Amino acid sequence: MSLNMINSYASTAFEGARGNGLLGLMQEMQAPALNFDGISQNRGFAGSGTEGKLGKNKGGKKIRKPKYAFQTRSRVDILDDGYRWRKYGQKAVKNNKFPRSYYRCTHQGCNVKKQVQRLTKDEGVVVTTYEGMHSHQIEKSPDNFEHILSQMQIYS
DNA sequence: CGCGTTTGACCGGCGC
DNA sequence: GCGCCGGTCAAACGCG
Repeated sequence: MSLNMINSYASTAFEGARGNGLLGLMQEMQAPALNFDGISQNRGFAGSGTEGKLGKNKGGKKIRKPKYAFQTRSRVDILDDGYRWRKYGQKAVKNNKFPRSYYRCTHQGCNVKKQVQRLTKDEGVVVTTYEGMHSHQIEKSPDNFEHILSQMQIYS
């Protein structure tokens, strides 16, 4: 996938998002829970994955798995955030005519996962869910990154 | 020639 | 105990 594929605009409905660079936005993303209006068809956002099981852990230790979601408005679901992703699966979702794509960061030792889903209700809405944190640097040049940011128009 | 996508099969969990 | 469901693996193919 080429990085230039990003089309002209993408609007992010993310509260607290400012023109501070997407990096800062990523940091803001660490809020535990995000609120959506239309997305809750799954059994909640506590999913499976990297560390710990969902729900309760024996011993009374509750480990919640960080899972951060973005709702973006874009014509294309390929939203390049600066990392290299390798697709490892694609599954159809119930109540949704569009399939969901599963991606994984290809960097060594980086187990960050990401999944992209499009809403049936609004074709233009794309939900991107990140899981885990990157321990390495972005492969892309930040300049290009900012350019991408400029393409994203924040509205709230 | 290397890497990423594709697609069906497989697996584990949960519900009935 | 069985079947469904969501998620992941893995082989093959295509592209740069």
